[in-house]
Amino acid sequence: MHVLIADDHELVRDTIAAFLEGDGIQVHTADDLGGALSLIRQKGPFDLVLLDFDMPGMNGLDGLSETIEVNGRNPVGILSGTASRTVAEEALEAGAAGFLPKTMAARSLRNAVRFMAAGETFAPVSFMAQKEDDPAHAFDELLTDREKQVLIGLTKAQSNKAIARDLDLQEVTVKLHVKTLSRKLNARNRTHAALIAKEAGFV
Amino acid sequence: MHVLIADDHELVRDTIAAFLEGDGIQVHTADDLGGALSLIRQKGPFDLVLLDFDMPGMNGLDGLSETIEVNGRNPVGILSGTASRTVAEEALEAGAAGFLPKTMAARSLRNAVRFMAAGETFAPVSFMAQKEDDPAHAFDELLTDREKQVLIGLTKAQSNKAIARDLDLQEVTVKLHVKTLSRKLNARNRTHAALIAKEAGFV
DNA sequence: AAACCGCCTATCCCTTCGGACAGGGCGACC
DNA sequence: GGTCGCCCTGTCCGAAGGGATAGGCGGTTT
Repeated sequence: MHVLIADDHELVRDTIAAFLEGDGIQVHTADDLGGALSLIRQKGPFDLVLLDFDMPGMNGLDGLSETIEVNGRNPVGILSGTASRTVAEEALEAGAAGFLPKTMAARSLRNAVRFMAAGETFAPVSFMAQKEDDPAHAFDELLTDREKQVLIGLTKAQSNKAIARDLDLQEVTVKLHVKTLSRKLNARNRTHAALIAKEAGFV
Repeated sequence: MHVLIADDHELVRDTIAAFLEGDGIQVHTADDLGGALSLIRQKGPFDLVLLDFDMPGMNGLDGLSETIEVNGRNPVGILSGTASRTVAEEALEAGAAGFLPKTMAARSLRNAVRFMAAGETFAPVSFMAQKEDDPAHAFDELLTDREKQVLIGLTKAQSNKAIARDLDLQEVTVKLHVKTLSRKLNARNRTHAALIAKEAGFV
């Protein structure tokens, strides 16, 4: 079996390579996307290609799509130490054969590689079960404290009056916040704002 | 490596056993939960136990918990041909080392077994990505066709007027449906109804 | 000091919701 | 034929939502 590992961190690259070689797998390595693509074109399609998500030339998931094409639609997996669950999902949707966080145990990695080479899709259950956190963070920057408090009330389908009571405000003030936060979220009305918040995992 | 497979379908049991034995894995088999537990007590803990979810004696996930105890907390995986994603999630939550649908390719199964024996949790991504269908079905019985159409409008945060236009109804009629469906869903208002629908996977 | 921002309050006005009450049409079932 | 469930429509009214405009207060920035 021939596997190509592309990662700009030499330590990571060589550790993984050593593990797979100990398993009788032939490993080639590259330190950026360009190098990886050259190797694929030169040494023919690999049974599996692993790409670091944060590597030079990747440009998000564009590098993934390109590599899949060049490698003759053989499995291509994504490797990352930082990416979130959301990124992992997008990668899988974009045709990745799997997603490997660098926190993964080495012995698991061996099996994950076999898995992807066999044509299956792989992602660690524990990783994929993570809750969204990025969108909530986006709200943190976009909305003021009060607006977030009011938004929480909206996600509980509370009336302005009820929200005002809970936050010890006047009803008019709540209406103001509802209006401004709705505008910030591009929401048509309070219901839309609540749905957007729910959708984004802001609970 | 010693693996125990417990399944009341002989064909399934023997097929899996044959595959694993061809891989140099020692396999024992049982055809119900009682037989599996006896074997575990007799032949000591196994590196991995696979239990059929629909096997005699299982009683849902109770058999899983019991087996995990008896096998000295070594990994125990669930095997099923019928169970839904929801069941798979519950199994993993209850401590299962993995979930294997019987539709899985045999070569993948080999790797899944290695995975679980190594202490990792395994579940096929494609299977876990399935949408909920049970809750939507609950709505199907609870709400009339019109009410469901109106509810869809609510989940798009549409006004009564907009919904009426889309469905070619009078606004008053939409209000009627909103009222009745809100009562059926125990919703305080339209926003609450929309959130409930969203939560339940009714999209 | 002036400008600015987030926050709170207020008044005015119009739209939308939500609920009550009162009907009619239609198909299924008994 | 009667009854029931579902669907549609109407009127009336109070409650709630949504928008504009204007101002006060306490901060930080410039």
